[in-house]
Amino acid sequence: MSGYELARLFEGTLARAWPAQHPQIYPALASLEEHGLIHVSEEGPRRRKTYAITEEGREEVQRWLRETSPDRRSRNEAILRVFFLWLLHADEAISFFDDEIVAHERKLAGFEQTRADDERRQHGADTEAVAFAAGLALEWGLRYEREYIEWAKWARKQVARRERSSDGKCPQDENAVRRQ
Amino acid sequence: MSGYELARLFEGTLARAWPAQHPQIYPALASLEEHGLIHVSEEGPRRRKTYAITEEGREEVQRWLRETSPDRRSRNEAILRVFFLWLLHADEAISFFDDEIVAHERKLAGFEQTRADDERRQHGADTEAVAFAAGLALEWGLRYEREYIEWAKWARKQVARRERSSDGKCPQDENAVRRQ
DNA sequence: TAGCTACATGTCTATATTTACATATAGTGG
DNA sequence: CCACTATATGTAAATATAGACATGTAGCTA
Repeated sequence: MSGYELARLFEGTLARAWPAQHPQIYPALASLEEHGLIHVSEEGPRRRKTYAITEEGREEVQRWLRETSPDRRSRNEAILRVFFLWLLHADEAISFFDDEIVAHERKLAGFEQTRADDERRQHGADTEAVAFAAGLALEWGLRYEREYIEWAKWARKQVARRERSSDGKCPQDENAVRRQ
Repeated sequence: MSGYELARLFEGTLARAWPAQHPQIYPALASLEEHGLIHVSEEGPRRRKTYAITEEGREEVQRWLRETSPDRRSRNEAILRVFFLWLLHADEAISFFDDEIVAHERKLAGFEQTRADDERRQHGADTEAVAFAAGLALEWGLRYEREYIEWAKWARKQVARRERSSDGKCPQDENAVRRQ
């Protein structure tokens, strides 16, 4: 693939796993080529360079998979925000969750579209294994988005219920009292 | 809180949302203090400095919550690896998922412990809102881990089924054929 | 053929983050 | 009272990442 194609792949399929943009991709391709892990397999119009993996590159990927364990840390700014939600009024917290629901329903729809496209596509013996692995990752994306939406709806309800039970006394009011 | 306490908080409760370690935390505290968003509220043994948020700091957090939207990009190295799993033998792919299942079951158990501790704890009116918000985030952690484990078990089964149906012909063999 | 859009590739600067290095002390158990 | 552990705070260097800037072309349509 070319840098441009990779950038689009990262924007689409790989977005949930590893977001990377073109200012990272082009230097990375140069460095990989320098180390002999990829090579320019084709040059096209508009200075387009298509890269292909080398045998060493393929071995390096396998070494990475076999000899290192995944970094399981994860970052989720939306969840970080939830820790501070008590600094807002209940109605603001509710609209935070509404925004999350909308955004993730959109992502989910995108993944569902991808899956529908994938199912229609025919694979030869050579790409079938690749498509199979990508399908496993896609399934994770679908489940993640569905679960996130369920959670956000649940959380929204919790906030609304809490607001009703405290009878108009919103988190920030309590906070204002506490500060004195 | 002190830098040390914050580091432990990030290791525990905040780990799923925002992993940060002490070399980031100490300079960040210095910078926040410089900008008047926090101040040293107490000095203790071993050069311990306890910081507290200032009114400006609190306002800045609210501004962040109100005026910016969350960065919803996410990174998951394990899922990235799944895209390349077709480069391994089926039994290696299966043990990848086994490792994932074990690791995430451990994380899930940790979150469940946290929730059990939280439920036992009594909250005054001043910390109740904080605990409520943290509880929403914790619920996300629990759901995430449960869903991840379900997915990993499903994916493991898919790989095992595929291996049986291809009758010993593992992904790498196909690949070896393709390369010629 | 002019203008537009999508294609295509890069650099630069600032910031964020990780890993390794470096230091020191309070409290605890033997 | 000695050794150990957990507490506690930092810095330095390398790498990764984001956002802004910069450039140029192929192909299509009006």
